Amino acid sequence: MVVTLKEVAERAGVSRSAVSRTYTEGASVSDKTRRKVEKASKELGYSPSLIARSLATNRTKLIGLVANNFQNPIFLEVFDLYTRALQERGLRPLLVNLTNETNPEHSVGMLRQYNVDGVIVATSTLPPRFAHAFKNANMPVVHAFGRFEQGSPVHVVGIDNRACGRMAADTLLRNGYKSIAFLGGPKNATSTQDRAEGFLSQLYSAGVQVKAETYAVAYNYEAGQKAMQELLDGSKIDAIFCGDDLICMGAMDAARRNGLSIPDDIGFLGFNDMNMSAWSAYNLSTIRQPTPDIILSSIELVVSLVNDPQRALETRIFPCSVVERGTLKPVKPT
Amino acid sequence: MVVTLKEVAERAGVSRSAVSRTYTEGASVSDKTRRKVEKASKELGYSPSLIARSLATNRTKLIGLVANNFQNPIFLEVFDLYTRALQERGLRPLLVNLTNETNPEHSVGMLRQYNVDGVIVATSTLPPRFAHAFKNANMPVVHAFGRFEQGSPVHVVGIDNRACGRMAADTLLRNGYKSIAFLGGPKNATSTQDRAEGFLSQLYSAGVQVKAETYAVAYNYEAGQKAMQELLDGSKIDAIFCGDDLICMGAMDAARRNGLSIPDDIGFLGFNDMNMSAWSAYNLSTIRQPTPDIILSSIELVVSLVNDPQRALETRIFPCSVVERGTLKPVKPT
DNA sequence: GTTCTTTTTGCAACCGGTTGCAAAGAAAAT
DNA sequence: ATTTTCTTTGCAACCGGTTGCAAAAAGAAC
Repeated sequence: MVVTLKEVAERAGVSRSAVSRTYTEGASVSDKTRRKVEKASKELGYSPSLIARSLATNRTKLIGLVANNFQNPIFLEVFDLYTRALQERGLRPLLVNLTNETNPEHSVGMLRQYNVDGVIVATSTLPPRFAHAFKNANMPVVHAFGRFEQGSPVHVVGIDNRACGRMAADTLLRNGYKSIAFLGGPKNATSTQDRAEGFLSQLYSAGVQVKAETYAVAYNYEAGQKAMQELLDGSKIDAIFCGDDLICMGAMDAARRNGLSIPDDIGFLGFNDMNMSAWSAYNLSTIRQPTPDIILSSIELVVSLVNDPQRALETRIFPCSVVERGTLKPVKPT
Repeated sequence: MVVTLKEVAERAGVSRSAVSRTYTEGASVSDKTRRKVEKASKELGYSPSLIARSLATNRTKLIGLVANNFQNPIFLEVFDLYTRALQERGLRPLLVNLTNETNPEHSVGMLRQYNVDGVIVATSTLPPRFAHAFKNANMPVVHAFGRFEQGSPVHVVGIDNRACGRMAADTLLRNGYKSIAFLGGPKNATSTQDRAEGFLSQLYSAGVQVKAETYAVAYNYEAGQKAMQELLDGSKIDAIFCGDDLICMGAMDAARRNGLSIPDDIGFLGFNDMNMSAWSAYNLSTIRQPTPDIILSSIELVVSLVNDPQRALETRIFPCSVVERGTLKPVKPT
């Protein structure tokens, strides 16, 4: 049914090695043989089996792409970028959905069976022990959107969430807000923890007491809406920093439902700058995370890791920036 | 480095076949041998290599998941369902992003190299020749969200878009709308064509002349917004059926920007019922497509196709339903 | 035309599993 | 206790490639 190297060899009148070498980068074949092989290949419609090749070379060109949040549209942007960038490099993503998965060993097993060349854990909401588990299984692993910390046991590409939290605080303070609240993502996500820490400590340094501190149970709309409603029931605030745009949208809709007008009655500052944030229904001022940079860099890193597993641990941090749209009152002229 | 079957065999004091059989469904092994093998496996930390296995069995348990719209959040829901459902069956998705890809042969090559067991083309915006190309390459292929038509050359799981178009027309008419417009997705998508045809023909049958018929250039928000703005500049309408919720959201925001209030000045009916459609910022009345049913059924179908490639061509159609929310005026009591 | 280098080629072993077949062993029937 | 039947086991070939090694061929130097 399927054309094999052997048939091509016979047709071309050369050895199997010759055929193999024709399709191996940097192998020694004369132009004459190569032409014979290519002719026979074309006639038979041959294309080498990556499965067989990877059995011999121990390289699959498969990269495990591990995620666990399929509710936040930001991840669609993430998948788009990953799949395309991997494809361009001749690699393929093996998508692993860890929603509701709690056992790291289980996911390691899944990827090891396929002998993936490397793993990219693309989420901040997975406990660090998952990334560790891949590392312990001796797979090159990069934690994209992971935590920035000294002595991280795995390679990390991401942002400095504490610094971003401080940036958020500065932004709200600069715009003259006084009654400020924080609405984070799930409390067990390191990204949430760090954003909260940076934000709250910066407010504190400025002598401003935070009016409310609350956390959504998930990085999604419904959780944001719910948390905001509870917050509004309890306190009077004039601005809020949300740890994620989607949560922020839920929160905005909750505020509007309570008859508040944005940004006159209450200001919102989001996080991520996903495509939807620019929609006119939200027009969200937010802190932009350089997602494409993180993704490309994590791919580049995992690829070099494949070639050099002993490579020194690395943490790559990209800067964030404030995107001003319509959910914060303009800075008062002084 | 990695533990192989041979080492397990030696340690357990049995032949390699015995080990293999222990991990092969339905093979003949005595309890005694099985226990010896399992003990040795555990001690060595063995797990069979799927790569090696698939070389011998010609089954990879890999399913190519082909998509080309990474801008519409509905696809995140689609990926979530696919990845989880495949995982539960011990299969893995190999995600292929065909954004900007125009050459079917190229994508076929990518999947054939990995020897995928089957392919699911999950989009309505890919020209049918892509699905055909997979079929011609002798891969089991199912076109999910594909076109419902007699004599389709590939297996299709989806909805009857014409019937859904008619359903949309009936809904608007029933609610008393008279100046009705249609805003479709990209004109070259079969889903768009069919929804338009059903919708327009049903209006025609009811003696209602459509006020405007226009198409967005893509299944995304910006395209919807732009098309709606142009439409509003040209005609006066009281209701519109959009061929996709995301397009509809763009259209709604365009209408609001023009000072129109929903549903008092203008009614909206969407298509798909994605998660976001329930958000209070939109609260969209829409036609629900039974996405989970389509996904599960397409997986089930591709799996049976793998086991029986000669299986007769099949078209599986699931019914849609109207979801009433807040973007249409309530039916006038008679 | 020899000799020495360098390049190209084929052989054969290997990657880590599966499986048809025949022999060995266990269980059932007589 | 023998024969018959059924189950379990190991051998060896195979899946479709790669690659170290030595021989063959080609090219360079003399």
